[in-house]
Amino acid sequence: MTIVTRFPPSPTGFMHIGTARTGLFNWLYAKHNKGKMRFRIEDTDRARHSEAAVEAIINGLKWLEIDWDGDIISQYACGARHTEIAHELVKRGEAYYCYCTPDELEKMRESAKAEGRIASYDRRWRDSKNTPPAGIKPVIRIKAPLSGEQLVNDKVQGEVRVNAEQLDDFIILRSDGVPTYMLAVVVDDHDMGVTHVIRGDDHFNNTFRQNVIYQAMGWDIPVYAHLPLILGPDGAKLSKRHGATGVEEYRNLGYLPEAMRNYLLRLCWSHGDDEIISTEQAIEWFDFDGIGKSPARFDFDKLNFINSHYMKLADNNRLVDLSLDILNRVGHSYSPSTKKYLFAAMDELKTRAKTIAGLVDDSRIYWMTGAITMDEKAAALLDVAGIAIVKKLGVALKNLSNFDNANIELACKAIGESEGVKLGKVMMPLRAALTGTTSSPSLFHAIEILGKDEVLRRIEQSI
RNA sequence: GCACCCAUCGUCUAGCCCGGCCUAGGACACUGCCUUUUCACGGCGGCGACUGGGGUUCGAAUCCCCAUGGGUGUACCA
Repeated sequence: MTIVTRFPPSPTGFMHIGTARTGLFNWLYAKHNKGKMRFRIEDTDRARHSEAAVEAIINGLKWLEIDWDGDIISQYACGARHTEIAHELVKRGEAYYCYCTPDELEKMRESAKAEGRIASYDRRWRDSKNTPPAGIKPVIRIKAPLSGEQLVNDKVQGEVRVNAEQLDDFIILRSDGVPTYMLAVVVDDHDMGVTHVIRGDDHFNNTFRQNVIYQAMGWDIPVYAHLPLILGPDGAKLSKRHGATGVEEYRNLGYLPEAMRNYLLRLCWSHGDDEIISTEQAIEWFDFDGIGKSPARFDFDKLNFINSHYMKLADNNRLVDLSLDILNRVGHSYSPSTKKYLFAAMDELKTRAKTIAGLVDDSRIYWMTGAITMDEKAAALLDVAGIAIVKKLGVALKNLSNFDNANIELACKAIGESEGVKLGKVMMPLRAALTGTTSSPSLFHAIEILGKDEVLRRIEQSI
């Protein structure tokens, strides 16, 4: 049997980090089992639906380098089939028309709450022989079992039971004829041949309801795996106030997709003590056994660490391109020399930064033009003595014929010796003069990269 | 409220199912030292947890019960 998983996001305008995680796990499980992952957009809520939102999710998946099998299915487009099933269920005696008004329902909800019952609808139309009231468009409700225990055997959560009293005859077709999510999911999953439903734990309670539909239709119930939720750093539901919740934001911040995948995977899944896990290993190792049961908090520090790891491994050309993307986005019109500097300094830059955005920040010392803005510490280094040293360095560098790393180092050390001071006393003022800061990558190398003209220009500027 | 789920360092987790190998392992963060022209990187150390209480057992992080805490669900949303 071919294993078929599915990725069914609802288009809410962006791709939530939790959605991405679910997608990743479905994808890994499918890949691990040489199965397929289908992609379906849960777009039945027309009020909230927009093409841009669909686009955002597709782009998010593509960025994460997660692919899917077959066409993207629109749940909305399958509406006729859902409706057909709803009527079929009525015909089979598994569902019925209900003519309750919203007011009546509200009253039932209140009394149910007062009595501590979870199922609020009192099933008054379930087997009613009453003549339907005129002028009211009915909904279709499914007949949930009246007694007994419902069991869900979940690959992550184990066997979970619930009493039938907890289930009510929920609506499968609205009064306006539009199918509900509960019906649509089941019909689509069945029609798409989905064998494994891997989704967030927030859907767990729905599983009991969905099983009612499967059973009423006599369809095979899929294998379920409910993943623990991702919470914010404070343990509360991950929301906007925690910072970035959308995949797009991480992309813009300069995280690498492979880092994102690795981080998301390790959140609530483990394989012994392994932390850095390549996609190939992830596919090879991924299994339900490794999934934890408790919710995990999102930790930016760890993400940063993993990202910096993958940045060190990343190809320089790619990193340069990503850097230029960020420069473009912030409206910095880069020159060919910017690109040249990035290339030359990339080996060093990528070992320092945690994100591409951070890398771009660090790279400023190479491509900045015009007046040098000094930070406080840098300015303090350029006192009388500091300026004197920098002047001497300027002369020495000007006279240097082989303007490379090694010779620059020799020249600087020579100045230090002739002045009788440690190298730090020489380099720090120079660093201040050249970069306007007190921390930067290796100056010898930076000087070589900048070239004699630019170095002398900056020295001139600063003193 | 009711239902369901969860519970090991600050965080992610290993160990738990199949009790002894656990004076509880790894990673991030924090921190000390080393390296060093600065900041990073890197290397070597340190700090730091079985939520509480009852059982069961010769023995419990591991099994059972209760409490507490956290999460989710409870729509003609998905």
